[in-house]
Amino acid sequence: MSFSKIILQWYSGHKRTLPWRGSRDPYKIWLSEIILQQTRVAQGTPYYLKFVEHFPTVTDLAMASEAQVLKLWQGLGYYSRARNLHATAKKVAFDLGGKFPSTYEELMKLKGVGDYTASAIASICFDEPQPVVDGNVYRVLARYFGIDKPINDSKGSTYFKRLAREIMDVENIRDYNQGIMEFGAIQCAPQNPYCLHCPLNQSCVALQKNVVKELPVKLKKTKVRHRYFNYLVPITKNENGANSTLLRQRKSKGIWQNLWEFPLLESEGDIDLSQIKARIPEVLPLHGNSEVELFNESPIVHKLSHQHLYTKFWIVQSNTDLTGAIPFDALEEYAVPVLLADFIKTYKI
DNA sequence: AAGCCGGGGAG
DNA sequence: CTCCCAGGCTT
Repeated sequence: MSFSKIILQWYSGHKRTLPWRGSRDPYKIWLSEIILQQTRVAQGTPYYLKFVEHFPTVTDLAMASEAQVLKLWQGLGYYSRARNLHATAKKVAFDLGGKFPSTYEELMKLKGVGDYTASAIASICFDEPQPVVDGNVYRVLARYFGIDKPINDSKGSTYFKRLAREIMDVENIRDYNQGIMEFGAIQCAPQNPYCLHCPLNQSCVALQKNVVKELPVKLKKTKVRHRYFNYLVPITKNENGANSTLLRQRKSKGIWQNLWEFPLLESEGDIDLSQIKARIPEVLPLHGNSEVELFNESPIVHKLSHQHLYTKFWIVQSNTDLTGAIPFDALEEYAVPVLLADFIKTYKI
């Protein structure tokens, strides 16, 4: 039996039931694919369910504010996905009459939709024979065909895309694409694949050469940048006597764009109370009496894929009337990074 | 072509 | 700890 037929047969017996699986609604498939970019199914599924509940159609999503979308996206990471999701929803709802493009070529023009996602939507919703090549497919192809080309340079990705196109099942592209991804996720797993019990083990080149563990080949790892964040957490009473604080929206490029955070002092290294006091005026217009206290003695290390954030939270009690102060209870309305959400949860206890 | 962009789970 | 996840965008 051919490679694709084995994949199809395996898929028919092993596919998981997932909330979006079975649907041909391009809105739901698009939504699930954006959520699942670089994200495990287990992590993304609750977000998919939330989004579908809040926004049953692309027009519902388009009519929401970006703030609402980011808030629902909070904790999932790669926040440009949420911004692009909202921009594309508006385009589809308001410029394209609520109707998604139905071809790979047109889908590729949407923000946040690249080769993989366009192929997935085109094949799953419209039966267009476009092969998907995601992390799972790279792994399955690299092992089965014994290819040691790096998967993450331009030549490698072109090579694998061409190979994927040659072996795809054009007549069953919808199930085949989902099948090879599912096969990679469950059977041909990154670590400790159970090759003894694999339906492809008679013809898998990597297994025959005993190099399953070495494939796929991936170039270099990202260098980690170390940063020192000092969040100033203003505490003041507002006119109603409620404890209030201050948030700023990150507008610059870089991490967490358009999310909210406390006034931030970034430093070259770990700094102490006197250095903090000297720099407070850079971000907080305090007058009158104030008192600064360190919340966490040792920095909280928040790890992103390529940045380690050594973070201290400084509580700044003040009788200054801060313009734009937010009642502490209203913090939950704002989309904040997990680093801040964890602090807020701890501090409120 | 290389760098940037999150957070979490598995081993 | 390391690896990597239904990738895409920017420079």
